[in-house]
Amino acid sequence: MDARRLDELFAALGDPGRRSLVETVAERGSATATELAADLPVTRQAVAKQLAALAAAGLLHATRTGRETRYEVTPGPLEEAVAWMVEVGARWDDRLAALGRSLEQRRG
Amino acid sequence: MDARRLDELFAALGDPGRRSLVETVAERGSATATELAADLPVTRQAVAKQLAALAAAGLLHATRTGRETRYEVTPGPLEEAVAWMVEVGARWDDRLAALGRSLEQRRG
DNA sequence: ACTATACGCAACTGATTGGTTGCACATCGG
DNA sequence: CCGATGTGCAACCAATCAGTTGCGTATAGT
Repeated sequence: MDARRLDELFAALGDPGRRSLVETVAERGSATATELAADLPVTRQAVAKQLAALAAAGLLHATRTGRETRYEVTPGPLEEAVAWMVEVGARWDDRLAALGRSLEQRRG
Repeated sequence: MDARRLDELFAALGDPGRRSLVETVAERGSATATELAADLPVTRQAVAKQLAALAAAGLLHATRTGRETRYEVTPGPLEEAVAWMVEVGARWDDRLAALGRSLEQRRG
């Protein structure tokens, strides 16, 4: 488990605005900075920065086609985060422990 | 699912130092700010602040006995965070989706 | 070719924050 | 009772960051 990736990942999810962006991109399948900014009270550049941070954390990946840069969700990192939480929390919580075993199974 | 709690939770986990504190407290079962600061290159007050943030996020809970304030892990919030990730990521990742169903089962 | 659209980069600003120092208060042990 | 230990609170500092504005560039459509 890469610690730095976890840092970026949790930090990225820590901001309400960024988490909201992830949710919106998730709902729509894909989106551009301009599209997302249209529904928000912030500028396109602000959204673009957040998207860049999310992409750096590995949560999103960008694909530029023509003059558009579309973002999509990359689910992999979420699993890493879940794995970390399970590992830390497993000792105290039976449900999390069980969930951890379930994760192990599906990974193997 | 309380959005504000998620904000605090992810933000708390976003800092490497704080996540490390959670891990250490998890390993030892419980710890005080002074104990934790002894192994770190920062002051006790710095650690105390971080612990306060983690407690505010619900990840830790403090118990003062005499002149000591011991912190322990509260696993509940971790489940909330896992639930959020599963919800957002389930659409793209079969393993996360399966994990979500597993979580639902154990919650019901 | 020209205009409108979509984007990225850079500089600046205000707010947040992680960390420090200093101090006052409570508790334990002699 | 008194010194040592453990905490909490407040002020302060440096760094980071979210957001803005301004500008240059590339692509699409007419």
